[in-house]
Amino acid sequence: MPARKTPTPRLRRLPEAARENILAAAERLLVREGPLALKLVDVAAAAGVANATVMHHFGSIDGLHAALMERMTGGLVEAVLEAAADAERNPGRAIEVTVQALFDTFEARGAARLAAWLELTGEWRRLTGVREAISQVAKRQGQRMGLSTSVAEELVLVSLALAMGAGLFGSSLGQLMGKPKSLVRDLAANLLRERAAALKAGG
Amino acid sequence: MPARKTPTPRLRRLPEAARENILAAAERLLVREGPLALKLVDVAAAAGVANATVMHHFGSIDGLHAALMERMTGGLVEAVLEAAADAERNPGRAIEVTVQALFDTFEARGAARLAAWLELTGEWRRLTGVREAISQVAKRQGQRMGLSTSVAEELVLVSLALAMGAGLFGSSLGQLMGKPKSLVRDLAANLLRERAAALKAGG
DNA sequence: GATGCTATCGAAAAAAATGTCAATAGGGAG
DNA sequence: CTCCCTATTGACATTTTTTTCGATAGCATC
Repeated sequence: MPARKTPTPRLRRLPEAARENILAAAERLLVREGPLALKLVDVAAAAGVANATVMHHFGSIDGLHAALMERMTGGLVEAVLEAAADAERNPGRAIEVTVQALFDTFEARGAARLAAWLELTGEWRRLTGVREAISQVAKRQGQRMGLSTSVAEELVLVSLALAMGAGLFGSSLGQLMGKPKSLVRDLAANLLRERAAALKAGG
Repeated sequence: MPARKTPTPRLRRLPEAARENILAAAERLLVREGPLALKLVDVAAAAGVANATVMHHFGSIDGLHAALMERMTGGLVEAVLEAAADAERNPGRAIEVTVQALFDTFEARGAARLAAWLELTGEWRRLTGVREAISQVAKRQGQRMGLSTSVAEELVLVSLALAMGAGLFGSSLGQLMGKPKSLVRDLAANLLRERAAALKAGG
């Protein structure tokens, strides 16, 4: 009698849940291991499904990539808008709150890595939502701080660049120099706070 | 009679020149198309040689990657040290010169992209030379500006993070917001100049 | 129960990328 | 001119990664 394989127990999810499960696993992989780890097999393994299942839900590895970018940029925009809203609810410490949230978003969650991936692979097309989010945040913060729209937008832009730089490289830079991982991030946050305070005071 | 292939004319280089040719092509590819474009076949095509030739000179695709990182980080360190030297020869505008050189290095030449690649793929081991370079620059600049070693090092670190962030994302951010490509970079440079000036004045 | 829909799976084909090899040819040394 | 060394190449082999396919199994509905 030929050996019969014991059938694998299957977990059947709703399509949405299945996609979500796979995307979450892919995101963890991307953030932890980098873009080169986004092999179909690895993603499937991390999600605990067969690779054919990934194909079924996303059509191809590129489809998975696209969906992942979408999901992550969506989360990023959401986080930033939320941070801005927080700041408005907390006017006294608005700068603190905003800067803190900005750096959290880009460092702790893999936003900086996502952004780097997008940049390196030239996929900035997907970021139309980001543009609106930036405008919106700049407008609100500008009003709150009594800045002109263009000055506020410039502040936001340079803050983004710094938050991305610190989020992406800060920890490694700190370690490289034998300093605490959080040093660069703290320095960057400080720099931003001072800049914002100076602008508010009337620079 | 079977069709006979006309033999391809061959260009025979010295080993060093051959490696250089291939590495230069690979660097162009990396900067223009991102890390995922660094396929053996594409690199070979870009360099105008057979892929077996690439294998001959670098042993494997990983060998090529390693050599490329080495080459690019070497160039990066060199550029930064040179900039620091420039600044010393030009004490009146030292801050200007240094900031300018820093941003040139990270934006125009693909240093920011290289750094992002290293970060995303977790290859920071290669950067021992970078550590020394940072220390050295911090020391010199600190002396020149009358700062303590640790304050100078912190300034350099946060400058690096900002230069990397601006170099990597600045142009795309600017375009995304419908502003000139150089806006973010200029803003970042300004921020640094002011910070440096404030420290020098006695922060 | 029985039936239909489809998410899931294993296995294997197909495609892509990397690595191997024997033969060729450029170019210097004798 | 002849010999030798090795950079270079085309063609092929191997490995890795993606895609396809038929069969299976949850789950809802009847």
